[in-house]
Amino acid sequence: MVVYAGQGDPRRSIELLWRGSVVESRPGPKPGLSVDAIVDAGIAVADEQGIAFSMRAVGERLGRTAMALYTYVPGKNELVDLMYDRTMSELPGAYSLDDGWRPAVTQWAHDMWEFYGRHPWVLQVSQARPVLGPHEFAVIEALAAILVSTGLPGRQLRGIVGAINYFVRGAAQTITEARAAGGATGEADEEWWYARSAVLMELEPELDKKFPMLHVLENDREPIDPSLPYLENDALENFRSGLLVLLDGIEAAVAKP
Amino acid sequence: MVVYAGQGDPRRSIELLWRGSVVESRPGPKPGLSVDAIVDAGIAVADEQGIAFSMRAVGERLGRTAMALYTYVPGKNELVDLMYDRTMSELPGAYSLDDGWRPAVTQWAHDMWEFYGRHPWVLQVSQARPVLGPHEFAVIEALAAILVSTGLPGRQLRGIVGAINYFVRGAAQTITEARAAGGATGEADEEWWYARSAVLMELEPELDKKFPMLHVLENDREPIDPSLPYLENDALENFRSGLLVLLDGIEAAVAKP
DNA sequence: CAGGTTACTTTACGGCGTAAGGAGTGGCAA
DNA sequence: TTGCCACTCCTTACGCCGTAAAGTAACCTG
Repeated sequence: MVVYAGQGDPRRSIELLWRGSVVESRPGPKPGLSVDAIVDAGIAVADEQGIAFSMRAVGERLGRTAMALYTYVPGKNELVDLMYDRTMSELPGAYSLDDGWRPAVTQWAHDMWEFYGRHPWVLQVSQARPVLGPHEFAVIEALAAILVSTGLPGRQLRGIVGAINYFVRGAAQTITEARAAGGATGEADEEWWYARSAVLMELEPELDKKFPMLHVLENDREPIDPSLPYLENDALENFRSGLLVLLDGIEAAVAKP
Repeated sequence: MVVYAGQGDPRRSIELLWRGSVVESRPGPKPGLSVDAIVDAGIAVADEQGIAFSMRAVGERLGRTAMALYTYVPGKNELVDLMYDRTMSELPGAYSLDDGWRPAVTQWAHDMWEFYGRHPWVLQVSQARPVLGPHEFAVIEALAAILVSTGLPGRQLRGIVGAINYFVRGAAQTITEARAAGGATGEADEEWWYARSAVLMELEPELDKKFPMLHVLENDREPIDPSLPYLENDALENFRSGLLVLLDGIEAAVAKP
């Protein structure tokens, strides 16, 4: 299932995202934790365990119980919001337009691709949630800044920003899943994939005849980087060639009246 | 969190997906349920509650306990696999190429768009899982059949199929979320959205200055269909204009040497 | 008609997010 | 200096979840 980020109290979430924690002198024991520390711990845990991490696990990493976190953060949904935005701060806020928009968009897309590879759990946060945090804004702003330089109108740019964003996310998700597949069971992704397709071939030997066009799609394969596992090569190739098509589409839109 | 479909025993999953239930005369009480009935009930429950439906809810809809389902289906993951593939049977298996590939791809994309609107939970099943079931194959086969007619090589087609698929999924997810946003609390999506952006404007009044390019992106808006809610109009417009860019990109690839 | 297989139930376990209440800390007003 | 009380953090507990285990009753086959 999906964690819907942005489901908590909007005011509280947005305050946490934009204000940071305001430190005053206050009665009571000195806080041993902080929102920042909790968000960092959450990211570390999620990098290892995925979005299905538990509040207990985050607390444990900080030497506290799960309930201690609730002093700083309203709940798991809000924590995910904060983690989501925090990780995005790893990404550049602007790209050079010296060589035009095309290399800049390409760089943006590759940066996102690698980012998702570092933090696969980000892809498991609902991708349709509204943009909320400052770093998230900055990432989209960076892409928008590149594309505005094409001179296309807002109406078209919105579609293009969406298309690029969805495409990179989707492509990254295939490679993420390829890596994670064996994760739980410890199988390498190759083995896991072959186990499934072997069973499929056994049960449905005429598969190629039933879906001839899919068979055609399988032609013309050669690894980009032979040191990478098969599925990763595949995902990388699809990412690159799909991105080229998208960029050509933008170029066509720019060239038109 | 994400339900990873295809995490169960591969043989059992694939047998259920491709073989259907084999009926023999057997000792013991007559089965009151069937895999089909369970899958249908699961789809109905998921249409209402999303992917976070419970086995208890599915059982209840059939007048049984949750545990009764385990006689027919190995677990929730496998049930989701079956539900996923079953819903895909709603989609056409082939498209007319009389007017060329472009209208056919457009129709495919719109059919998918509406399909996701009917079954939003499908978008919450990990999008990167390997294709497993016959109807899922058929849907991709239909798209592949259209695109093979362009004469492009497999290498490029794989990227294109991926790009279209990711784009449609992503675009559909935004509208799905727009609809679901108020769902839990009963707010209309408009109100929910405005509540959030109002708080954001209050806390960060200089937002437009901080992210000027995003502000540019907001220009040039007019509703496609004024009877639709604001956010749905937005999503629909982005879907259509993004798709045009993608199609232009394919056209450019076809025109090239 | 017995035996064994099957459908389905009840009960239970270990996980989850988090509500409620209690213990101890330490700044500040009296 | 004292005592209040806001504060952090803990323990306990509740109601969910998926599903393992074991029991009950139905039915086909010998």
